[in-house]
Amino acid sequence: MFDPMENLGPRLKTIRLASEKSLREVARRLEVSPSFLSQIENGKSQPSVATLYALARLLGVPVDTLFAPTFDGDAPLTPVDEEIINRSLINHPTDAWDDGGARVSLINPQNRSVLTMDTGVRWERLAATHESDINFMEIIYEPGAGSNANGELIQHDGYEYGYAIDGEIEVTIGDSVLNLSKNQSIGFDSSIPHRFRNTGSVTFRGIWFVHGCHPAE
Amino acid sequence: MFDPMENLGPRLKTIRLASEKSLREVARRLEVSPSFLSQIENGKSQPSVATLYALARLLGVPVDTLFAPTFDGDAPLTPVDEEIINRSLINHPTDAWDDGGARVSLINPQNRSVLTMDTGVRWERLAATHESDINFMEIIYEPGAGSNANGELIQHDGYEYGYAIDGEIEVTIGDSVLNLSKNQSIGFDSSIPHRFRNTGSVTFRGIWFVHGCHPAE
DNA sequence: CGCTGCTGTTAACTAGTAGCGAACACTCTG
DNA sequence: CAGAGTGTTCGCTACTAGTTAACAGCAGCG
Repeated sequence: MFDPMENLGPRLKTIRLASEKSLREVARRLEVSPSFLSQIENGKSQPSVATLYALARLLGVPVDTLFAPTFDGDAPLTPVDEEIINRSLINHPTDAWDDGGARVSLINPQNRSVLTMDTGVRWERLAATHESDINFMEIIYEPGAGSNANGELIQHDGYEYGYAIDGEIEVTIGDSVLNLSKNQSIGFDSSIPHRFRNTGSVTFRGIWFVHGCHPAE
Repeated sequence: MFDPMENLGPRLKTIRLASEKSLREVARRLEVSPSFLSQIENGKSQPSVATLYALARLLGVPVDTLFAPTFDGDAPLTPVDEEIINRSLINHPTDAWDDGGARVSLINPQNRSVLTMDTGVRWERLAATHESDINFMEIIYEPGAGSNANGELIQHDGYEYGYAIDGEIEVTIGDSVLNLSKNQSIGFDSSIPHRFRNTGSVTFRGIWFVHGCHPAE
């Protein structure tokens, strides 16, 4: 039997820290004393349902996230919509609004589905969506990493959009080689052969949006 | 302000009845007295977090379901206000920019098309695209700014995705109010009435993606 | 150096409530 | 009629959710 309470505190703490809020700030907006919040986070006390709900709301996570049984230390969390119990039991109208149900999804950095390649490239999904031809993600290229190990260009259906949050990346599209650096953005037709490579010395992070790429591979 | 507790009891009851379990049976498996369960269902008492979790587990619903704001007894999803529905698609960026026609576009921050509203909101287009139903932009909300001066909700076709680069913004979608803060991301069906408001004290910046919003009906 | 203001943590306390058992009213079956 | 099911209410208590106050640590500032 697994105890839903034992991880609740630490998890709340991780989430709060990830959103860069101070304990006192959260406590104030929650109208709860900072000390009590600390006790909750350290498992020395437990919140009431109302408080827990307000807390989840404030941190922007669905309540279920806080209970998810698969959580070990700092490992990435399995995303909400993939771990939920058999919800098919009931189909309430409310299901449409459920965070897992894909009409609305708000995702915390530590709750993202992550795809890690051995080439120093990571994709983290930024929204659960039921639109199959949409991919909204944060992409991370370590220095030296490239979208394709052997440097080939790739092409696929659809259109691609990107915004550089941090670092710089070399973008090859067709015959042109561009440099996408912090705060710059790009959009291009993905049917043009293209490739990315981090030729710099800092990690590149960008928000990426791929649209119309029919998942075949 | 909406009280998550007031509907919790009745909702639990409806769900239990739907799954054709007797109150005593649930109570027994929950290791709780039937009387207490009855009190919970009638709003005369409130469960602890652990009990609530176990209860949700037993009934096979995600905990969030029990809080979902739009639940009106057995009635179908509460329809949106007529007035809101009737409001035409005002103030949405898709209307604002015309097509660049390029197959590839890389844009510098200082070269972006900018749309400034008097309400402290700015949209900066991040890519010229010939896809008419796509808008890729950086949105900036000054403290106090809202997507709509008078605070109305808007809705339109399509899907919307966002990533918070800096600051925090209050997102109202349907009846839920979420907080999108730094590094969090969101995706939702734009046909649900929604609104953004920067209730904090720092400027909010985010990468936004609106897709499938057919301009100018 | 101390002062101010921030961070999170802990101890001692208390008002409130989570949860209990027992008795209740009701319906259906035999 | 008894008996076994349903859900509900009353009165109680053991416990805990949440409080205030004091704590230690860290950064900036004159």
